[in-house]
Order: sequence, then structure tokens, then C-alpha cells
Amino acid sequence: MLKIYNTLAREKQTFVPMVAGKVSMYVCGMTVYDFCHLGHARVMVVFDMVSRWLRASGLDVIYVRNITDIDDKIIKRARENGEDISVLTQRFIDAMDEDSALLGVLRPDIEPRATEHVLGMIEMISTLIEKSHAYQAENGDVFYAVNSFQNYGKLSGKSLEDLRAGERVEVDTFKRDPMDFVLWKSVKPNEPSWDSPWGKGRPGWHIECSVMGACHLGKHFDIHGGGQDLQFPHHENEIAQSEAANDCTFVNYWMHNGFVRVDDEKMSKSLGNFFTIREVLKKYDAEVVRFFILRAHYRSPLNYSDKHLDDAKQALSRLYTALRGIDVVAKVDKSAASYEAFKTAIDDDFNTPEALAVLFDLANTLNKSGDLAVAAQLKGLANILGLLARSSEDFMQAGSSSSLDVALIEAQIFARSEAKKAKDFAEADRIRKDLLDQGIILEDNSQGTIWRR
RNA sequence: GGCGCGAUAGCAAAGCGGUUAUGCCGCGGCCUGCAAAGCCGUUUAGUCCGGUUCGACUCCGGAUCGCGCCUCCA
Repeated sequence: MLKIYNTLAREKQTFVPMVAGKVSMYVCGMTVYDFCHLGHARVMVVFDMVSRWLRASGLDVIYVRNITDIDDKIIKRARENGEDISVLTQRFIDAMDEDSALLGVLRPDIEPRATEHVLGMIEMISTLIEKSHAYQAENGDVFYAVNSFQNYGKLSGKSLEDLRAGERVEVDTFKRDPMDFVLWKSVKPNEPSWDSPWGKGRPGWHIECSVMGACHLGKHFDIHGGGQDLQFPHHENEIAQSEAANDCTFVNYWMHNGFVRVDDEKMSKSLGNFFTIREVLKKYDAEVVRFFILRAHYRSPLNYSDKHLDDAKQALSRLYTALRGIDVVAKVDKSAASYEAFKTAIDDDFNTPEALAVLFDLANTLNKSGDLAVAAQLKGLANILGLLARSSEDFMQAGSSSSLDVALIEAQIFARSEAKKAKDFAEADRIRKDLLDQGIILEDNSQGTIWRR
């Protein structure tokens, strides 16, 4: 029985899909004006894991993750680059696809782009105006009237009074209420625009997710996810728009993943303390990064540092080492105690740290017994999390293009084995030390010598 | 200022009202030409103060500290 922590209820709840056996899930994806950083990696990996587990549990999942390809920052960046907006966004969509593929993130079923749904947004805004939930202001912008929606604040736990009293709410003279947010921005010089009943312009940010969610999953669906920072105002506003326009509940379960931090501070574009995925992948294997992400519970903060990545690499190596030299096909035995433990862990609000502990127990059993069924189970369960999909040799010998050539390593190993045969252990040790200094670890076993990085 | 979250051993990170989490690191042993890997053993816990209880790291209250949201952000 899967339980999910529902932000809306502020507690873990038993997950009951609207339609038995089917799950509709929407996750807020990227605004594509730059490379993805580790915070984005976390969202992608976490919800990839969620969708994999739902599927492994026998559910029929439709997973939608949007792409925001029109927005202030995109316009600004394109202008700075002297680049066409569509060229810029496509470039970063391609980069995102590369990054996520390396991280073992499966493609969502649908990846709608905001620019493909402008008509739908115009329709929804019209409906909101008809129902007096929105109005066009004197400057031409269309705003959502926050006080027209009774439940405004139910997701984030904020009240309008508190929000208005907040020191940081900007005063916009065109708004009826300082908390009103923009649905449609009237066109400005040199900006892309679409025709609308309110003149040329472009959509505000929040409306796209309300429209794309409804278009692909229906007006009411099961799960909506995203980073914690989207809880307010983005998701709060999505609820306000959708429920006011459609007169029905928008989403049953809201999931929010925690931040990636650097030195105990949120990693973010505005703080400038972010590491891009591709930057990190120059130094660390992508699977190590995935493992690092899944090693913490998805709602907890996750501190990034080289030390933690090194630690993750060591830990993942232990699993791969257990499987070294064992040629088995991953196969999950659902009658095994390990499966029960694994399932119990993940069913408890996706407790991947505990699920990983099950894998380490299996590795220990495997090391002791060499039991092929245990090896198959280890691979099988890990595969559900998108881990241990490669051969151990692939993992352990994977290196960057700049690292030592394989042929050279093997030549050295041969030279060392000759030295060993001649009982010249000083020379053998010298070669081993020499390789170690270049990051190559040699291990002798009954079959000969194996190496890893 | 308003709202919310967290505080676990050297580091990272879970569960649990009483029984070994797990991984990395350290230490001892086995194994090895020596190592490495592995196996066995082992040292380090639960911010502080109260309360509930036969018993609390685990529940309740308070304090302290840290973090997040309230503005674009995954």
C-alpha cells in the first residue's frame, strides 16, 4: 500500500488513484534558457524514480513533464545572445535531454511546451474573466483576482492577509490586490506575442501548467510534483486558476522535493551557487550522481560537495563490486524477503535510503554466498531505481576522455605479471604504485589481475 | 514580521516507544608475496530542558540553533 506525503494535507496519505490501476502525473519541468543544474537533476531523478516505482507496482502511468519555452528570462537571454528564441530554447532542450539521459532518467510520456498551448491558455483566461475571477487592467495586462477564490493559500498554508502584510510584496498600481498575479502580459517592443481578445501579448507563467495539465491529463488528476520552491506561488496559483475555471478539484496529491544545497544554502540561479549537471559529470560518473540523489529522502535537503560525491562513489562501488564477474540477468523474486523489505521502504513515501539499505544487505549476502539468485535480485531491485544497469566492469573502468588509456593500463598489468612471475615484487609493486598514482587500482585474484578507476 | 521544516555517531543518512539500520572513514583479525576487494569483529549517536511511560533517539511541551517560503527559481 503506497503512501505519499501530500503537501496539501501535510501528512502521508494512502495513495488511491482516481481510476483503479491508472495514474496521471504532472511535474513542473524546466525553463529552458540555460543548462540544467543539480537542482533540476534532483527533480528529474526523483520523479523518474516515482514513475518507475508506480509502473513496477503494476500501475498504468501517464507522466507529463512540461517545458517552459516562453518567459522573461528566455527573452532576455535570447536578446543578450543575439539569438532567435526558438534556437535558444531548442539548444537547451537538447542539452537537457542529454543530461537527463546520462542520469538514467527515462523520457516522460508527454513533454508539452508552453508555446504549443497558447490557444488553450487564452481559452482558460477567457473563462476566468467570464466567471469574474480575472480582469484586464488599465495597462492591458490580465490579472487573476486572488480574492475571488475562496481557498487561495490552501496549498502553501498562507493567508491573503498575511501575504499582503508581508514586507516583500511589491506594489503594482494596476492590480486590484497586491497579490493578484498576471495571466496575460500585453506586448512590449521587440517581444514575441500572440493575438488575443486582450490585444497582442503573451501568457504569464502559472497559466501554462493549468492548461497543459488539463489538456493531457484532464481537469482533475492524481499527482502533481515539482521542487519545493514552486509550492508558492506557482502551484498555489495553478490551483486557483484551475479550480476557479473548471469548478472541480485540480489535483489529489501534491509532491514537492527538497532543495539541493551548497554549504547549507539553497542552490539557485539567483544566488549563483549552482553547479550544472554537465559540470559535475566531468568529474563524476552520472550513475554516482543519481545514486547520490537517491541516497537521501526526496523531501530532505541534499547537500552537494565533492566529499559527498566521493562517498557516494565508494558506496555504489560496493554494490558493483559484489556483482563483479557474475553474469546474471536482473530478475525480481517477489516472494523473497528482500523484495518485501524493498517494497515496504519505497511504499512509505518513496523511502529510497531505506530501499538502498536493502541492496547493501543483498550485496553482503551475495559476497558471502555467491548465490546467483541473490545477484539477480540485487540487480533487479536496483534496476527499479534505475541503478546497476551496467556491467561492473563498465562502471569500474569508466573514465573521462582525459584519463589513462586502457591499452596502456593492460600493458602495465602484463609487465607487472611478468615481474611477479620472476618474483620481482619490488618491480611489481612499483608498477602498481605508479598506476595507483594515476588513479588506477589493481586487484589480484585467483584468475589474474583486474583493475578499476 | 507571517508561515513552515529540520536538529541522529568522524562524515552521510533511515527506521523504530524496549531487540545490529545502511554506506563511507577509523581500528583489530582472516585472506594475500605485499596490497586491493571480500569476510568476521569493533570504536564513535540522537542539541538542551522539562513532561508522559515500567521504559523515549522515537510521543508531548518549551528553549536554542540551522534552513526554507512569503520576489524569478527545481
